[in-house]
Amino acid sequence: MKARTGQREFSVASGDNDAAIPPACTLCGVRSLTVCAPLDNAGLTAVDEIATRHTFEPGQTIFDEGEPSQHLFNVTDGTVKIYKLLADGRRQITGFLFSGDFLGLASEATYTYSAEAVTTTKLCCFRHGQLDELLQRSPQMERRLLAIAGHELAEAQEQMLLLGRKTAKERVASFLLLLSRRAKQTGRSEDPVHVPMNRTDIADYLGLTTETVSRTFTKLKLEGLIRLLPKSMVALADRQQLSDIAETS
Amino acid sequence: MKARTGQREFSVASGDNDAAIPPACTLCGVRSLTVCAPLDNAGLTAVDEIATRHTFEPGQTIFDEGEPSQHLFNVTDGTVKIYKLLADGRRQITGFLFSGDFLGLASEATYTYSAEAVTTTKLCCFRHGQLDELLQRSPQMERRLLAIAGHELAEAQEQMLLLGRKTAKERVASFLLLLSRRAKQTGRSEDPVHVPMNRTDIADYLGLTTETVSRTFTKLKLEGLIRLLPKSMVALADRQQLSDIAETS
DNA sequence: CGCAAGATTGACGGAGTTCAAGCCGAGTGG
DNA sequence: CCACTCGGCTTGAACTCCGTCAATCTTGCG
Repeated sequence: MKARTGQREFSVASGDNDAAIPPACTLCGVRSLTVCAPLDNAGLTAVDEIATRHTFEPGQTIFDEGEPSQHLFNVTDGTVKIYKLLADGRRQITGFLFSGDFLGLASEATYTYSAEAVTTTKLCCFRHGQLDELLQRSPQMERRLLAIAGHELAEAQEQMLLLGRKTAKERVASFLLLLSRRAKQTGRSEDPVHVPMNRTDIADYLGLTTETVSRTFTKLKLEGLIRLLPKSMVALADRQQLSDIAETS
Repeated sequence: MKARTGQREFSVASGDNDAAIPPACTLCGVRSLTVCAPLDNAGLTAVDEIATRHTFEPGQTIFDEGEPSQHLFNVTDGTVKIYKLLADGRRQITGFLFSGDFLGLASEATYTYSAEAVTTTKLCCFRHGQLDELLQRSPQMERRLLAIAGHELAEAQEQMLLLGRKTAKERVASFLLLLSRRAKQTGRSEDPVHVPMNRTDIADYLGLTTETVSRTFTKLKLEGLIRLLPKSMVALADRQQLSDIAETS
């Protein structure tokens, strides 16, 4: 169980393995957002030694529900979706992850959900045991992880409210505002907001069908609340009213 | 921020304050299930010194969303519901908590949801700062808390799948099996299972209306899958088929 | 330019909601 | 001991939002 530093043989699904790490964690653009935020130089070096970087292309599976959960991940670029399936194929996307998000927080022996790249995605990958050891030596990092878990729990509850009690229009408005908020957090455009996922993914996230999502977009457009731009961009023409719709009817 | 041991002035909402702690944590019946599980005697003593016990009657508020989150809790007896509201009164119950469950995991300055006693409930209460200090001295306890958070996250995702993609019948079947599983875990009857919450609470947990919940119970009864007994007990007459229904259509 | 995958739109149907009575059972008081 | 009451549960009937099925349109890309 000791961390053998320098060890780099590694394979996660079939992502590209660029074993050469040119600049190391000190240059990581999303560090301030991640679990690594509280680390000093020594800590970063330790992380750097156990981390490997992988790239996943759109649609590529990162892991599947039920698989042994050998790795944990940090999203350093791109968008990831996590989801659960029913036996007959019905799917619920339980979250979209963006730069800086932590992936794999579960503490079960096997993954309890599947993860797949939405856009080209870069991940920083840790073996479970090695990260555990690091956590034992860095209480701040563990504390940070606990805070992240708390945040995710709060977000999950917000999403339950959406799925259980909001109308289609409220769901779509909430979703667009969420995307905008996350874009801002990660330094991307918050107003003409980029919507990297397709209608099917949005539907499976919001507990709707693609048709309803599409109709709702159209309705919001006709009411002048949003504008659908090329390249999957959406302008939030009336942010205030969108907010009003999102929080309640 | 130092923990002043022995300090006991305390008030959480308006629960009874039985300041005299006769037996202390060593006699706590649910300890093995809680965040206190990994503690040795010294740790238990420390917990005992900062914990106060409170009792809440059915319907009594434990805390409200938006309030400063000064306390964290361990449920030692009874059932608690946590929920979020929309401005127009629509409610989503995001979870029911039973003996041994931890309440208040959020790490925000204010509670992000409300909590209310469903049955007569006993809570073990900690001031935020004091528990934090204890956690800093007990890495195992912090680790345990992280594991608990992970479990809750997995449960939340399961519930999102239910809310977003399951039919009314599947939701009710899932709910009964959940209650049964939790009853078993806490040493209560798992087959004629006690359903302590009313139809409105069940509806707000499952994203349905009371009428639909009632109709679905009736349907399951007519199909011979359950029997509705007096005193809010439900017999799971055909557990296998209930399971089949719960996991998918 | 032409194709294929995704997005939109339309028509229709159904699962679940809404509104409105009844029913049942536990607590209360005569 | 029993009628009364009140809240919660059940049942019925009509409606509605969203899902389903199917056709058309748009867009990105070779």
